[in-house]
Amino acid sequence: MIIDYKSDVPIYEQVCREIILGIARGDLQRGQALPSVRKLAEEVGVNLHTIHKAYNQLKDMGYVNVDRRVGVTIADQFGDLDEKTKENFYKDWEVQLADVYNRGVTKSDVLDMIEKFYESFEGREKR
Amino acid sequence: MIIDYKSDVPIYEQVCREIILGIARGDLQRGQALPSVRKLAEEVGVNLHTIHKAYNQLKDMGYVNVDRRVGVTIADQFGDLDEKTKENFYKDWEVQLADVYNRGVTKSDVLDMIEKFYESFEGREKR
Amino acid sequence: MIIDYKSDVPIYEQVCREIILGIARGDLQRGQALPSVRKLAEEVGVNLHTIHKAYNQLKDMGYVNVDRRVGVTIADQFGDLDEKTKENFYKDWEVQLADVYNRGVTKSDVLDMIEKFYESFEGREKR
Amino acid sequence: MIIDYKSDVPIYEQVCREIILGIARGDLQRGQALPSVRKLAEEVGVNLHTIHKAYNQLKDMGYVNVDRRVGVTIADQFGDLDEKTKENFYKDWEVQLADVYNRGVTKSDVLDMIEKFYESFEGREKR
DNA sequence: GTGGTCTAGACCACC
DNA sequence: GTGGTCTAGACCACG
Repeated sequence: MIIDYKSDVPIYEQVCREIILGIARGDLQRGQALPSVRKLAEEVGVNLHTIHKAYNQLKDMGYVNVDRRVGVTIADQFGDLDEKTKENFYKDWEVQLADVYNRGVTKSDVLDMIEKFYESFEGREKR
Repeated sequence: MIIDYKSDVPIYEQVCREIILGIARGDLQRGQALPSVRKLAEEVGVNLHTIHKAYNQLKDMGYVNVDRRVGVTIADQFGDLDEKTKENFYKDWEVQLADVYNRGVTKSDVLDMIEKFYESFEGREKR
Repeated sequence: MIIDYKSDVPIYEQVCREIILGIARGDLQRGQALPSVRKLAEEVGVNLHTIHKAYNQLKDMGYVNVDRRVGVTIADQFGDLDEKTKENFYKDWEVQLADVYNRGVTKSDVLDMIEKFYESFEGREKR
Repeated sequence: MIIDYKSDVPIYEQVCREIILGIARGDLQRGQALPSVRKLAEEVGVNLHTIHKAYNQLKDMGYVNVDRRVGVTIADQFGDLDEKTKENFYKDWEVQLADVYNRGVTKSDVLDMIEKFYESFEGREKR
């Protein structure tokens, strides 16, 4: 797990992102156990609470289950995005696309990138 | 200008975004003067410092020129995104795409959205 | 017996609840023997201690008798709720009612639900 | 605000409950400002983080807005309970009702209590 | 062993 | 001033 400690993105948020990416890429499988809070905290070199917060956020997003017996595991199923959340995503992307558009990034650049990322996601067991 | 005060996105950042969107959509033209810090602050209902910070960030991004005599104006030319910044955008998008992919958004959903936004950007004077 | 391992409600507590529900519904009769700690632990797939704790709590609540010779049996009589415990229940419900009230659940919704549950409890031998 | 420090209910949870009750009773009005995290922490005599967690949970429930400019305020509108959450409430109540039913609380006792609480909630401006 | 809560104290960004 | 993040270290409940 790669963490940029001098980023303005909170560490717990970066941890979440890495796990979400790992899931999309198939590196992390449904039902798979994640390291314990303390283990990952040590591995990443941060405080226990920071990982705790990350796991908690992933729980709220429906990505992981927390079971006192076995720790934290990737959920078997995630549940589709509700419309409101999807709209929020799109709204954010609109601004970001506007920004890169203004500064010379063509539509085909963007489409190529989407294509590339979705390819790296496909090819694992479907939801 | 629409500001969401209960958003966790800083207000100055929201101001920037609105202006960037306005430029992409053609609502704001190159060379056009923006409201003075004071005026915009009053209009939006926020502190002077907040607008000042927004304008400053836009200057750093190359979007506006600040001239003490004529105030803040949209730049005539923006300068293409450097590779490093572009990579940062792509990296962010990768995580966000991973997230929506995990939660059931198909590639065609995303492509349609990109298409729609780029259409709303085209059809104004080119850079 | 249905246990939700990813719930934040302790497993022993869930076991208690299932048994209490079974009694109210008449599925479990007064004097009836419950499975041994060992058997139930195996059936539910949890640690011996967990079932032991559940049975112990039920004993403290007056729901079961524990006799080393004959195992655990449902008590013949439960004894009414003392005022203090009843007040605690009411206090909890007040908050929960406040919550659903705030979020649009009408009184008649609640009354219908109470009605329905009490119906599912009636129709068995009285205490 | 009354907090029971020796309760097994977490302090942050108790804080949430008090505020939810206050809203239902009309003691706290929509749009009203709540004490700052630090202020309330001092008032209640707990750590700043404990209150922070309480406010955060209320934010997730849609009860409050967090605005960096003015602190934390009661939301203007709460949004109705979704069906899934409502079912969870009912499921909990079923067990609790079973418990009090087993131990001699009659349906009319319960209905009276519901009636009494809903009366204490009504009589303020409607949602 | 696991996660959950709480404390104490620090620093930061935003306004 | 506000909330947000992070650290360090403690204690608890559950299994």
